[in-house]
Amino acid sequence: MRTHAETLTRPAIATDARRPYHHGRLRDALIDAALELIACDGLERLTIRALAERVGVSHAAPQYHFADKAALIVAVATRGFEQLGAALAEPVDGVDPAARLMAMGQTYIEFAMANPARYQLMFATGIPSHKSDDDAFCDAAARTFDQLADAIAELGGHNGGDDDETTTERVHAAALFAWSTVHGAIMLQLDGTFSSLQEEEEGHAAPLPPMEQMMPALLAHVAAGLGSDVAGG
Amino acid sequence: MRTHAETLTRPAIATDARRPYHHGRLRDALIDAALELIACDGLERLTIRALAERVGVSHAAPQYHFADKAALIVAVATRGFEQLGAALAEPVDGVDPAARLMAMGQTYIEFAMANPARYQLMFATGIPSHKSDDDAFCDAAARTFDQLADAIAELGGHNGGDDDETTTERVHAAALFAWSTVHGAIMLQLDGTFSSLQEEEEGHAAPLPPMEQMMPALLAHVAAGLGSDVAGG
DNA sequence: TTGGCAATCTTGATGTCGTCAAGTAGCTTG
DNA sequence: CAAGCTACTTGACGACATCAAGATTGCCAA
Repeated sequence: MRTHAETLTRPAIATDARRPYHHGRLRDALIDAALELIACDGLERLTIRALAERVGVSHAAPQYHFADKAALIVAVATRGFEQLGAALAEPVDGVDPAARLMAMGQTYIEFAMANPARYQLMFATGIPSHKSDDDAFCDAAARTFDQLADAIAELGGHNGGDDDETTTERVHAAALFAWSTVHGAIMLQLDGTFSSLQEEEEGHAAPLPPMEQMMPALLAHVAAGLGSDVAGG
Repeated sequence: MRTHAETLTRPAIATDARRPYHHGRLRDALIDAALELIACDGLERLTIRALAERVGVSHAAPQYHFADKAALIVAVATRGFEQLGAALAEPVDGVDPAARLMAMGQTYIEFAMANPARYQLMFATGIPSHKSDDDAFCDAAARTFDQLADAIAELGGHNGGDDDETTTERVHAAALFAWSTVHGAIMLQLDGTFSSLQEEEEGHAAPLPPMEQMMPALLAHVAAGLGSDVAGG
């Protein structure tokens, strides 16, 4: 392999004339640039041309690596799911399965709130078929879901063998429930709907507190919703 | 008021030369056209120019009624929330509060599945400030939330007076929980994430069933999550 | 009735965007 | 060293949102 250990970041070369004709790792560089760009300027500023300029290539260069903008978005979303999966996999040893699951929920929420544009991109609508047709994306999404399902399966006791079909179905349903609740609350926050509820009429007794303050109660409800089915069997 | 009862639909005049210079109700017509258009062609085809052509005005006419595209989207979303609120308000007499709440959930899900593009538009990201700055949108969204909160408050028994601050907060938290869960599941379905999970590796025991089949279990989890806090007080 | 004004709509232009087509540069293989 | 393929560039096109300036009409005061 060629020795360009510091080329991996391509620090200041960018528009420089010494820039080589062939980039070398343009595909990855575009994904990196997309993550940086949306973190700074938001999702609506994500433009193929802006990415090309940021990486230091012509506006049409990305076309060779991504069929269209939707494909690029799916690739960036895949990277996002991989990062999310890594965050969720961080060890939380020494706690019982229920606390482990709540910690996962906290980590998930923190990931979304720390990277709102990235989260929105991962769950962007308008390209559903592009997602389910992309193997890498399906793998990354499924891995995240499986992490959640595994954590929930642990709640039911670590019975080694009897994860028959019914148990699997119940775990999947419970995981979908937990994911949907947290995801839904995050989306209501990110899309502005929740903020709209806080602008209530003045006559109202208690306006809604910020989402952060409601998250503990939300997770408590999730725990209650899981308890009857998963823990009890 | 001027007598143009059949002008309300503007049936076939559209591009006709006899079309009057002043439309008369262009703003409402644009919103109607937007709802029709996205129902047919999806959200990505929603274009100011397409709306103008459909209504039979020039491409710049909508600018007088909507400052920009985001304002138009918020107006259409407001109409969507009003329709959703009307659907949720349909009487389900003769049933207990719990069944009433489950019926509301069913109605909500059916609304989203029957009008996916409309639902996506109502919860579109990328314009959060436009939403919370728009009074009509805030009203419509708050009304929907209040319908849900009222139905949940009924679960706690129809105690007339003791809805103190703590009770209100609990009801709000419970309503956010219920809404988040259903909304999250719908969004996972609409954005293609859920479909991606169904393309699991072959070695897996039970692939995920379609979302429709999982909805009853989801609502059951919601009911369980509500029970401990709301019913018990 | 009539002049004028403001609300409403049209035409034309601008800049940005995604995408396509054709050409070019530089590895890489023979 | 030549041929060919991959990766990139240049230039162009159509669609889009938005702006600017002009045209049309309803309405109200005189």
